[in-house]
Formats: sequence, structure tokens, C-alpha cells
Amino acid sequence: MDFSELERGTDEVIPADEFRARAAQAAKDGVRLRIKAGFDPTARDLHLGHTLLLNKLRAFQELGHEAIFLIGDFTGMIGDPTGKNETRKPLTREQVEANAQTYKEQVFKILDPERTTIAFNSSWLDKLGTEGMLRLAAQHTVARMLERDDFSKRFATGQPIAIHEFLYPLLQGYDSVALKADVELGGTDQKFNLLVGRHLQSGAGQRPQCIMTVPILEGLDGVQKMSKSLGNYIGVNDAPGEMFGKVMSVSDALMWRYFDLLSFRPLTEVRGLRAGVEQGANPRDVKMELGVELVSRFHGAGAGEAARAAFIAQFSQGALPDDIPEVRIAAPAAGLPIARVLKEAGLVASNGEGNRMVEQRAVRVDQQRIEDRTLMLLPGQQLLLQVGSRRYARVELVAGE
RNA sequence: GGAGGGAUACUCAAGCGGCCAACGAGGGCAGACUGUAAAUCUGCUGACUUAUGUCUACGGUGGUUCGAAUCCACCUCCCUCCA
Repeated sequence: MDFSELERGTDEVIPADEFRARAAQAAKDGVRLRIKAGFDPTARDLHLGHTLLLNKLRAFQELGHEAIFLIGDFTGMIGDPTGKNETRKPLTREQVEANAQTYKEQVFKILDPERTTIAFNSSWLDKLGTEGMLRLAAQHTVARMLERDDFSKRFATGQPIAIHEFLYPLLQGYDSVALKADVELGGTDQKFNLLVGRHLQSGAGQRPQCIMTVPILEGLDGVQKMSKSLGNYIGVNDAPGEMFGKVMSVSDALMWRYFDLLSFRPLTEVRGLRAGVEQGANPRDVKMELGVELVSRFHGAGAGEAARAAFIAQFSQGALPDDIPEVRIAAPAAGLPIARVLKEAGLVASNGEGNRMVEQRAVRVDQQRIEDRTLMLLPGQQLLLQVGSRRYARVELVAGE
């Protein structure tokens, strides 16, 4: 049996030989494996970082296995240490539910709804109770908890570790027990928690799950992990033009990383693109290929090419985008200063910023660069405003306050 | 329970009675150069206003002072050492 497709793009499969044996046996017996992947309901929108995991789930589905999309609604209310070693704020029940709903709406852009089970861990953790919690806690030691990289670092440098943070891996592991998971997927930063699941499962007399980790995707800056709160993400719900533009803004080095992790192209084809660039092809054009692929994946077959055409028209040929927002702004007879209009049109956050933009030669009115911050715009005028190369608005000034 | 140290803008980090809307670095935004790449150079980076003015801001609340991020008291949170 060929495991290359299932193991492609993974960081680790533990234990690899057990996984292969199990998958082969399942195929032979026609058994569906239960593949678990957990998501914290903290982010409202899915981004490409989440899709690494979802794509992997999808690959299992295509082989006939059962994907369990676990929403950590209970654990989300407890909080979890983030990558920044800060204690995450607990969420309210309402927030968790709203976020979970948004997840459901987005996740089927990738997963096959027919073969997906959505689970909420509150359905068993709510019932665990204090006694169950204590039994669970008795199955692990402080020493083993401190093996976790995040904890050991913080312990060594005197950063706080809240007691409940020790409970979190136990609860996540208990999820695997409750779900009788055969395989659990997670980011590399989840390795410790996934291993706790194995430990707890064997303690409960179950066959321990195999674990599979996928890399953490870097965000647009190429350094920090992709996350909504850092603002360095490409959301699966991003509009086609925005998504394409974000792809174009990544560095050449990061582009190859994205090809490796996000593209569905055969590896041989990616190697061919690389060779082409080394021989002088413009990396920008290769980047466009990636943009086309990703936009098409989330917005339909033709959307990628349309986004590329729009991008070339706007940024290579200087054409105006075709989706410029139109705004009507009331102005007194004496007119409004340019900065004020920019603010009212939503192109800048404040008058101060508007003035700064004018002084920095970033503002154009009807395609003409403006350098005079005292410029007054009068009622009756219809103008095309531009700040930088990406912010546009058509403004109509009407008489009034 | 005791002793000591700390909390400054998005982040790190100076300032320790007026010259502080607060040094510096990172980040971000904008301009030049480009391929919405990298590197580099430049400017900006609280709001209102556009005056050489007002307001908000240096963990919280009070106080001392003509004047406080800077001094005092209490409070909250964090860290270290001892128990």
C-alpha cells in the first residue's frame, strides 16, 4: 500500500510503522478509521494555516475514513496558553457558539460533509465532573507535564504557568478517549498534547491513537505563524482580489514554502517551477500561478484566472480596480479639507493620518497627486480618491452639514 | 506568612519633578527604486484641530506640588528569594 499521499507534507507520524500497519489493515478489512482533529473556537475565520490540517483530513476522507472535526468548545472556555506564552482569555459560551457556527460554515469548503462528524467536547467534558477530573489528573505526573517544551521553557525562565494549563492536555487527551480516535492530527506545536491522548487511551484500555503532525504555516511576514490576531493571514473567506494580492505580497522565499505546503501540484511540477526560476524566469509569474491555484480552490474554477487578470490590469497596467466603493459625503458650502474627506470616505483612520498621507505624497484626487493639505473640496464635486496604491473611493460631495 | 524587584504607547525598552505625546529598536504605514519580492534610502506612526492650542495617555485610586510617567499612601497583578 502506498502511504505517500497520506504522509505528504506531514512533519511526523508517530509511530510510523504502526500507522502504516493500521491503515493497511483497515483497507483490507474495509474498516473506517476515526480521524480526529481538534480546533479551538477562538478564531472566527479559518485561514490557510488551518487548511493544512483540513486538507489532511480530506485526504483521509477520500480513502473512505471518517473525519471528526472536533470543536473544543469546553476547552475554549477554559483558555489555553498561546504561542506567545500568554494566558488566553476564557471565552463566553455565546462567543464559543458563534465561532463554532462560523467554523462549520467555512470548513466544508474543504471537507466532504458526507463523511464528516462534527463534535463538541463539551458534550462529554461537561459530564466529567470533579471526580472524573481528579481521576484524569491522577494519570499524569508533574514531571511529565514539564517535559512539554512550552512549559519547560516557561518554568526555566520564571514565567507563570497556571495550574489549569496542566489540565488542558489532559482534557484534550480525554477527547481522544471519548471519541475512540484511531488517528489524531495536529500542528507540530500540538505534539505533546497528542501524545497525552495516547497515554490516556492506553490507560482506558483502548488502542492508542497514532498521531500525525503537520507544520505550522508561517504568515505573510514569513516569520511568525499565520494567525488572525497577528494580521498576517490569508483567510479562506478573503475576496478573490484580496487573496490574490496577499499571495503576491509574500517574499520569494516564502512562496516556495507555500508551494510545498499549500499547493496540490505534484512535487515534480513544483521542482520544475523552481528550476525555471533558477534559470531566469521571473518569480513574480510563478507566484501568480500559486495565486491562481489558491483563489480557484476557494472561489471556483474561473476565479483564479479572473483575479490574475484583474491584478495585472491594476498593478502592472495602472488600471483602476472595478470594485471601488462609492461614498456620499455632506459638505458645507465652504467645503471640507482633503484630510477630512479621506477620513469620511474611510480611507484613513483620522484627520491626522489623512494629513500625513498628503504630506507623504500618497494621496491622489482624480489621479492627480495632491501635496497641499489645505485643499478644500466643495459640494457638488464628484471625485476619485486614492491613498497609496491600494485604497480607493469614489466620493460625491453633497451640500449640507 | 516574610523580604526584595517590577507594571511605560502594537511589541521590546529608556525616562525617575517642568525642555515628555514621552529617547531608541522592532513592527506598521507612506514615498523613491522594483516584480504589491528581497535589499537599500527617506518620512511618518494618540485624537481634535492647524494652531506654535485643547483633550486623552505612562497598572488603579487618592495625595504632595505652581507643575508628576517621574515624589508619597493605599490597592491590583506579576516575578525572585526565604518559610
